[in-house]
Amino acid sequence: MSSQVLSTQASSRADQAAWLRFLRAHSALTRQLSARLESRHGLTLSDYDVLIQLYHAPERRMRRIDIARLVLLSPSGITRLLDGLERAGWVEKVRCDSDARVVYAALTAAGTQKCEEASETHLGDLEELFSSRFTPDEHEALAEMLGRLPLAETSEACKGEDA
Amino acid sequence: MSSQVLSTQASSRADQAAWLRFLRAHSALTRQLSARLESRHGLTLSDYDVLIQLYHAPERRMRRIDIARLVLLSPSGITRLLDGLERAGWVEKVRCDSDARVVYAALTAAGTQKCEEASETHLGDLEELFSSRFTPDEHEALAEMLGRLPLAETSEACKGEDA
DNA sequence: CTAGAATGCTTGCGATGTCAACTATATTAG
DNA sequence: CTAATATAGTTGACATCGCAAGCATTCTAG
Repeated sequence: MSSQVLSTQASSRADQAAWLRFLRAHSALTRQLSARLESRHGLTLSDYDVLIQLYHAPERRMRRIDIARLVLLSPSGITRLLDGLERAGWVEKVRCDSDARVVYAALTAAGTQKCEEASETHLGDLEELFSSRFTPDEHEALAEMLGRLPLAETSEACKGEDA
Repeated sequence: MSSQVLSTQASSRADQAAWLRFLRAHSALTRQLSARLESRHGLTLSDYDVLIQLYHAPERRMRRIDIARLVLLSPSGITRLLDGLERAGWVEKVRCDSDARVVYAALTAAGTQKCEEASETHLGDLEELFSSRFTPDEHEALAEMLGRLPLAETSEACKGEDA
């Protein structure tokens, strides 16, 4: 049998190298950023992510489903994450008058403050662990390249097949 | 109170933009790659990652702790992941003669084959979802930049503080 | 108005992964 | 040799998250 599939296929090893670095970098960075956020503010990286999105949203509130899509969590994941933020008093549920199905997640005053506090150290951590490793040009190029990657399901290309 | 912390601090929004794209891209890519790997081969992305590492290791075996460090999983995570691969018959435990503490994880013949099979579709998926979005030069530049990011604990910069 | 489909959200369950604690072996200091 | 420490690995308790299923509400056809 072929025992060389993994290195004879066009560009396979090189492709994997970049991708594997991507995976490693993500794992290492999220672990460290999470640890710091956790110890200093009691926040998960996902918590922070959601708080930031709310912070920048009009009226500092969003439909739960929209948060989910934005931070790429499942609807159930958002429900549970927001449960925690609500218990902590940083976010509250707000009913929607025009559509009884939707429940807004709204940043409270405490949540707004928390978000600003957390940002102060988190942005520094981010700078140290991420941004400072690149020149401004590189940084911009990196952001642009990352922006080309798929964000959601193309969905067609992987369903019906079973080769 | 300051309600502008998040946008007045030097470069904060821009930094976050790149980082947030990184997070989103990771989430979307791993989800799609995992789904395909799962449906076509019954493998997790982590499973595949470990199999590949073993595949390329001398004698196709490694100490469990070394796998853990390589793929950035915790030791317990590796134990559990390898449990699954062992149950599937793709990996087996091999005692180490010179040190009774260590147990090698060794790729079986079935595991080697599985790995090659999975690679064939996975490399295609990777190409489609990742590599094809970049020119070879960009691809190389991306890999190089990702390689600059921290891989493990610097550990000093985040312990003793509590500002 | 009513039936059926679509949408927003939540819940049960399982999978994955971490941390702390523990066992066993190896190494080092006295 | 013995005690103290470090290392490899496993296990139990727990957190996070996705999927499938379910409920309520809204929209769309007839």
